[in-house]
Amino acid sequence: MKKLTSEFSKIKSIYNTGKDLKLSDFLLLIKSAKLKRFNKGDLIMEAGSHSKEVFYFNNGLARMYVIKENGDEVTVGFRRENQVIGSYDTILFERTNQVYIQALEPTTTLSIDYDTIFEIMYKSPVLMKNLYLVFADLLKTTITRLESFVLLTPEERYFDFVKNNPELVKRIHDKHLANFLGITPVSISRIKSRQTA
Amino acid sequence: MKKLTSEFSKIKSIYNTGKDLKLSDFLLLIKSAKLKRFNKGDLIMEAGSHSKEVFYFNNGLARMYVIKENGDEVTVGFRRENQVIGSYDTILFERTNQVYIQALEPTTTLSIDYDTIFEIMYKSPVLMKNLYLVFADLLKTTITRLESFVLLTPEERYFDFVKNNPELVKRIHDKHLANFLGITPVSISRIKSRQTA
DNA sequence: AAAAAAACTTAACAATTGTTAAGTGCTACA
DNA sequence: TGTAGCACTTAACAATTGTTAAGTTTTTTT
Repeated sequence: MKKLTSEFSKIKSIYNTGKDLKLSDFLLLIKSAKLKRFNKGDLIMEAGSHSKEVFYFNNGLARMYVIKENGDEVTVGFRRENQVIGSYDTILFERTNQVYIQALEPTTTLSIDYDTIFEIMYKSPVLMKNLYLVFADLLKTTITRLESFVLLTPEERYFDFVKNNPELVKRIHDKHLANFLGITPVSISRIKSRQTA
Repeated sequence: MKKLTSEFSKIKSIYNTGKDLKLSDFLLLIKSAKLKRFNKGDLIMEAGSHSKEVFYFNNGLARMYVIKENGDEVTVGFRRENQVIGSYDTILFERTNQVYIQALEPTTTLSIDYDTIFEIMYKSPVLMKNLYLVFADLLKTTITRLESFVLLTPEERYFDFVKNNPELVKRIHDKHLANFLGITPVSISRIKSRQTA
């Protein structure tokens, strides 16, 4: 029972549901929740899928990437411990998922199908409000990132990222950071050497 | 009464509320709705404001822009007839608005305070779902725009925009389009001349 | 511990963009 | 109608980035 309670509070914290989640609904969530472990390099999710699985990161780190028509991999985001990830394509756009999620460190996740979450949230305005807040927050992040592309040069974008994510920078490869910032690894190297000079 | 009914259906279409909006709530919305007219060049909203006014464009066209520290204006978006706009800063980020909205054509809007909208939506899960869908849609748009920055070169971004917004391109200045795409007006000129050559 | 693989740096060149400035053309207002 | 202002184009130059490739360092695997 102690374990259940701890899981309950974890679920609550994931979805910011406060005390508006009924125990019966919680049990429904828990019943469908899956604990998964991934090694470094493992794919957590692949393109082509229609899964609406939502992952909560207990620990670890992963990158999201897409593969362009020319075969290039482009990293489009990072997720680390205590963060949540799902496929925008399947959940929001209702189309085939195009994003790969790859563990960059040993990672454990707790996952629940989005439809299950939505079904439960949908019963209560308070829970719907919380789901809405999750999206509002995601929107914030996306707008902020977009602004960095519109307003900053590649070099400024790099320093901005390093300044705002000092701990994350240490855990990821320049290669992945580079195309997350829309530039090449070679260019990152040059930016760094220009700085020290 | 005919006028009220038409306003009612308009409000419904704005917020995709379907038939879940009660007449009493509708009256509350209508009571606070304001019709405004703007001439070309007029500011619809200014930086520094804390207003959570949400504008529906009956007709016309406007651009959103911010002013950078160095004084440069940067166009960050366009809105035209049948579209909705509000301040991300005040509504989402809960901070002072930094975005100017300027009419580029004679424009009429219908506006309602966001808190009023939320108050009414919040009563019903169905309405909350619809509000959530508005955000989901906004998120889609933002993600798509972000992808164009991450995956495309400035030149590709320009042609992509022209292809997807052929009618809008005719109504806006290259100058505004340029910094919306994160490039300079001079560069747009060159891209165009390269194409014809 | 050695070999292989991957990440990072550096260099050279081509291409694009930014910047500044001059010139052309259009629009709007007096 | 003509003048002023604004938008757009073109040109020249500097700076940055992309690309390719070679060399170095680090990490991983055998």
